Amino acid sequence: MSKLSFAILGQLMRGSRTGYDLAQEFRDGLSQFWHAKHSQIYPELQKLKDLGQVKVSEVKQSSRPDKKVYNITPAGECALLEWILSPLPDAPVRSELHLRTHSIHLVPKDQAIAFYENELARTEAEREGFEMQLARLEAAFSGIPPSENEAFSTYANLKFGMENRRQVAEWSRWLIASLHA
Amino acid sequence: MSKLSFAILGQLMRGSRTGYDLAQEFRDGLSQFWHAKHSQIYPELQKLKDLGQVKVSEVKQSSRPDKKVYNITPAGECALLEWILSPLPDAPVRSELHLRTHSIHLVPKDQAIAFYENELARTEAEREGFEMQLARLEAAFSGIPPSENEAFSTYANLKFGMENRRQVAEWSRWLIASLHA
DNA sequence: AGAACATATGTCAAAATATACATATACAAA
DNA sequence: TTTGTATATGTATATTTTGACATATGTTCT
Repeated sequence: MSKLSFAILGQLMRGSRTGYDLAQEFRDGLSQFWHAKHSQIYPELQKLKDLGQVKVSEVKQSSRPDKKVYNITPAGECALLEWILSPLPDAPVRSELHLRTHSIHLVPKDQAIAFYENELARTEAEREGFEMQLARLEAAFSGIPPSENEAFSTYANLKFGMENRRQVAEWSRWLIASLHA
Repeated sequence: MSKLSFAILGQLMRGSRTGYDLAQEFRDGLSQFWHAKHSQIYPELQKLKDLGQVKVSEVKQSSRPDKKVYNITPAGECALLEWILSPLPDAPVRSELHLRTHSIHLVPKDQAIAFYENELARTEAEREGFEMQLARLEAAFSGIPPSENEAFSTYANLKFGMENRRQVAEWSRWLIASLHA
């Protein structure tokens, strides 16, 4: 069972989805913490079906191409719940931004400043995106969602995203200022 | 030219290294922002040699196995400098911690709390590690290293690591408190 | 009528990465 | 003496991930 399997099961736990739906989610909101292309998702759903962790129902559509709707099975639910709190392996980090920063002393300062100004703008935009989503969730629940609700999990990750972008932005500003000095 | 190529060139820019040296660095300090195993490094060095971006000199040793010392070439230096400030592609994020958090509403609260307490301890330990390294660098340079020095780049990444772990720790504490409520 | 786009599902090949296999020297500890 | 550890360099296999190829339906815009 790959990590992608659990990523998919986690989504199916929130309701029925097609491979196409999952691909959209991995491209958009879910991409904050996991990423996958449809070329990986379709074969993975097949594997999960063979393992009996999901079941499929083919749905005929008139206005659109027919689709395959996936649901998690009790076995899949069990596997997911067992995984969530199992020992977390320390994942190898790969940040190209910091790989570049590691050699930043080699380049002209003005160009480096422009580079991080650009990154800063990107980061701020992302932070604002998280803030808006958080505000929407808070409005819908009149505060923090209750911890038994799936919206709580979503809220926790959005909050992390917002705080993280704030931290990255602050660091970028420090770096820009240091390069100016 | 893969990202690993540039990771290696960035290290060789700081001085001669063997494949073994690089493997150690990718396992230790460098692992903060990039990771690679020796099984990936040795073939990559071969590719870089074939491209003329590094050169090798075999060194006979009496007390240890012979070794191959790699140096960056002017061509390699040129490729590295061009890459540092080139447009940064947005890398797909994959955080197993947040993938699990995305389903945290499904598990018993007390077990979830224990899980994040454990993560918090790990994060605090990492933060302390960064703080110590930062303090050492600051002592060596009587403050922030000058931005032309490679120690500046190292300092910038250590500072990021410290601030990042602080943010993660704060978020973990918030999450633990929210699960208690 | 034709083009672009969202929906919908797949496969194939290549690249990147991880895990295991494989070997050799020298030193230190048990 | 054997075991473990650090040094040192590789290969082989499997898995993961990406990018390209491939097809088909229906709607909307020009």
